[in-house]
Amino acid sequence: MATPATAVMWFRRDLRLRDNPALRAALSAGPAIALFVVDPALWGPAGAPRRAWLSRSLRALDAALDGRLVVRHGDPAEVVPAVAREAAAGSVHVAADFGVLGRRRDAGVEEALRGLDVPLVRTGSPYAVAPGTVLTKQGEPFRVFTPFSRAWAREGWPPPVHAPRAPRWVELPSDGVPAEPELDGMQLPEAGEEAALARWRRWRERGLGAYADSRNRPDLDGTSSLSAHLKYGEVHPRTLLADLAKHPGESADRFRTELCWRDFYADVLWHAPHTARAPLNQQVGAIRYDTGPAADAAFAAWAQGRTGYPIVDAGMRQLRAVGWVHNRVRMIVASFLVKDLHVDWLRGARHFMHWLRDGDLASNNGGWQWVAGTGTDAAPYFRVFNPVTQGKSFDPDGEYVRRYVPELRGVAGGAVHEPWLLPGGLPAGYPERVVDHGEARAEALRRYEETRTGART
DNA sequence: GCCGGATTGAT
DNA sequence: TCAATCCGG
Repeated sequence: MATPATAVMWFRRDLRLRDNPALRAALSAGPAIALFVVDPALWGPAGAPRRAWLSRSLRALDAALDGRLVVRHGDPAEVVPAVAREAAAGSVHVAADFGVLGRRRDAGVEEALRGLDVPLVRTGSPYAVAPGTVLTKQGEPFRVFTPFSRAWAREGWPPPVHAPRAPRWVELPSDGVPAEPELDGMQLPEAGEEAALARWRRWRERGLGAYADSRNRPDLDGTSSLSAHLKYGEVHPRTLLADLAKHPGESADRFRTELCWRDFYADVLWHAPHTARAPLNQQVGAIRYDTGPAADAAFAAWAQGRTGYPIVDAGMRQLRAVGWVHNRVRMIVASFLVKDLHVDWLRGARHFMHWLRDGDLASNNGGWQWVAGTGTDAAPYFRVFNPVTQGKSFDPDGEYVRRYVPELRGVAGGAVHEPWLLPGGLPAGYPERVVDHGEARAEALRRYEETRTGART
């Protein structure tokens, strides 16, 4: 009888050893090679924050594997079959990728492996419920979140899986984990599975109970901050959902809903991959956006956090300082770019993808299109966020603004949200408002009205 | 074809 | 209150 074939576990966005069905499948098939392929097509476009996170997460995974992670550089369609041949593997195991590029890449790898008579085995996905699974009674994809979330909860998800007790690993030469890029002062939290689980444990004990109330407060540690850990699969949402079931209550329901949003936007992108660059709602997407030097200057002011609106500037500076922004503030700054500065949402979405450590195409585009009114909301065009009232409501004492906007640190309390009203005038170095919100809002509503009537005024 | 309902808003 | 569409059962 022949010796059992080895199996390749090809890690991608699932950089963990616990609750990993694909890993379990690989280790059940035979002694396994832990492989990660640094694909120039993904590494190239990623900004420094995500490259740094990936590099650190790979280092953590390699340590958890006692240095047996095999890192190779190149096109997966060439590298994966080469490793399979090198290891005389009988199968290659992955978690299914439902992304726009990932599914095309996997089809290519599958085809190349077919020449070696080696199957690409997909087990599980990065989601509680895989994209394409939840459908309406007519068999169509959902276009509205709430009915999706009900069907999603009915569909349900399996419990976490345990890895085999005594995993057997095969070692191969490795190119080594790619070097971290220069972060230029950006501070990232610790990456990797242990850090993800530690953060979850800590926040579950101290933060989850107040989540229903504090989740909208960027000045507090009110959210889980797990987005980057989820993006790289350092923890699976199924693990979190299983824990949430032990903490019944309104806060757990809210947090479960946020995990559902992640699945929903992945589902939307799966059914409509063109919305990676194009509006889901083409009629609203045809709105007039500003272009040219004035729009470029407005965009630059926004990107640098120098719009003169404190909550907007704090958000944009938080992005550059830590590669992450509280979701309430993401909505505020996105609304400001699209509806106050009249700049195309796609420009803002790309800026976010460059700087976010958790940059995920489906969630990012879903959020931006929602704000722009081109997404999955039904009647959104008249909804324009007021940066002052939003700031006063969700950063009532101004602590969030002062944390990220040093020029305003001398201003006490909520007055920081309207520095133009200060008796002593604008604090030194803080910019004048680039637009008048009232006028900009009226202009946005005029343009949205045009998209409804087809009129040009 | 009818009807309940819609994440996070603003004046 | 506004002003409003269109999803999904």
